[in-house]
Amino acid sequence: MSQEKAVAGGDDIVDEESASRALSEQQLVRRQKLAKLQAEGRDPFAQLTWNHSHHSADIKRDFEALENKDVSIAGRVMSFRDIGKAAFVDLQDRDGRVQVYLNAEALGDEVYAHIKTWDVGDIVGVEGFVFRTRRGEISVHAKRMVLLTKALEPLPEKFHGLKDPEIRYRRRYLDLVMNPQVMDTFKKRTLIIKAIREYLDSREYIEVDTPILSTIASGAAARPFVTKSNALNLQLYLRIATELYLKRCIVGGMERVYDMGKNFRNEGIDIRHNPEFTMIELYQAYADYKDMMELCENMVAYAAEKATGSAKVMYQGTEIDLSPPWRRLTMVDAVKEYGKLDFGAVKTDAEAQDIAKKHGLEHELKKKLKDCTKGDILNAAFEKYAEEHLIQPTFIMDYPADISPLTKQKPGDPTMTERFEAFIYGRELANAYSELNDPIVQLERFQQQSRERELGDDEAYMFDEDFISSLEVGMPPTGGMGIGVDRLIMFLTDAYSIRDVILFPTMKPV
RNA sequence: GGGCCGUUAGCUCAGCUGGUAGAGCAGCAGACUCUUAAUCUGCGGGUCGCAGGUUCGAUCCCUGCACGGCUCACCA
Repeated sequence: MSQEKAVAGGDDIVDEESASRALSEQQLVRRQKLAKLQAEGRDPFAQLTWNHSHHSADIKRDFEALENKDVSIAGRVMSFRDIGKAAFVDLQDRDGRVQVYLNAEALGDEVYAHIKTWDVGDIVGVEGFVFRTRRGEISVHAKRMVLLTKALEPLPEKFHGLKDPEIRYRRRYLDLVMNPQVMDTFKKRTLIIKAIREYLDSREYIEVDTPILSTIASGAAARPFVTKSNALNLQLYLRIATELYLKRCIVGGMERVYDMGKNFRNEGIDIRHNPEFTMIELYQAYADYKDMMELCENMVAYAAEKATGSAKVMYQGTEIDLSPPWRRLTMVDAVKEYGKLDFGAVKTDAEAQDIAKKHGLEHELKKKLKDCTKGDILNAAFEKYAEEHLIQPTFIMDYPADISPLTKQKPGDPTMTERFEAFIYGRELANAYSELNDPIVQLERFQQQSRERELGDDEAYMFDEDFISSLEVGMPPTGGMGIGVDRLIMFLTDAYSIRDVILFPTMKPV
């Protein structure tokens, strides 16, 4: 093989590996180059540190001040233009790219010859002075260049990049290297999460960690993941919500708490659902759902400004204005407006069932029609007629009590609750209540959920006896809210799929 | 779970109702001291996702499977 003649040494190692791993020609060439470097005592994997003084963005931003001054940079070789006794290298670091200029005169012929063992994808350190090329490109003229890590696999194509979604999600490191907008999205993700913490911390919220493992997965309607403790010989669930633990913190007197972290729901996977996802739940004593509405719109607008510089964002070609105040609409009014149905005039479940039949709502309902309450049917009508129209941020207020087992009833109407959901682009973003703190009513609601579980609804809320006990100790009137953090990040980064805002989304093994 | 689509070189993609595959980038050899999708000359690189079937012959047609994408359903 001609490459073996061209690059001496290390053939035994290469042959052994190729037998077990079926290396491509390009992988073999790079291993041979590595073996040569190691044989010469220049093993890139023996490098320990590199002191770098600047990142690529610093050099471009502060060019005036840095011109002709020495800098030390490091990064990945993204392209290599060898023109004989000189070469241009595009070096990529955390912030972007900067060009490096190498020539034999500055480096010496012997050192310059080392570039024969460099490839696109390698990680190098460069020391040199900052200058502008004749074509105007801000560059670093290398006086010293050290191979810090050898890439044994070639990078995807430099012009078209990496497109295959399967490789992008499975091998996110390649996606991050090749697609700058991916790096940008995940930097924004950090800014958004930081902004949320800042916003709450500055309002005297305490951030707490509640259990992920527990014997009861309650606080939401969802199927949990099941696991097992060897030490306790006990079946445990991964949490589906943090609600019941955070309310215990309120009972204990913390007054304002939140938990931002992963929840796990053993359900379908699509562009809006990943089995593990980030959720923030927050609870504020002596507040109600109207206070939560104000908190929601202000906090989201704050996060948007911190991450994107504006409260107006473009999402999939539509401008979304997150500036408060957001539109407020009751569920009954939303169904009246978009579905031309007046549930305010409906008195009985039977009347509602007639409407459901007339409007073909059976498909939207989980239960048999005769078991459906007016509340179930109102919710179905809302989902069918109204939800998709809620493009600009909208609070839908006052949900039926039947579908809100942890929520305080509306004064004067026990069939409805003080609950809202925030919708943007037709999708739910937040869910909030005036929290139910009456232990006797809460017990009845749990008992109702247990009956539904016995009837086969394995998403009905699990009964949590200690939570009832905590309410018996006394929870002050409290407003609480949950926000799907990944979904918020989707809006603020214009991401089509939730997989584009989760670094390592859940995938089947190949 | 249903439907549609995809899987060909390291990457991005071609491949004609069937005759065992091409391009660009990347790689290798050579030339070139201001290039930037560098350029020029030459060369190598394939289990056509996997398993069956039809056929003289399958990347191509059929069946099944795997993985992925979109979508509907389920689901916050």
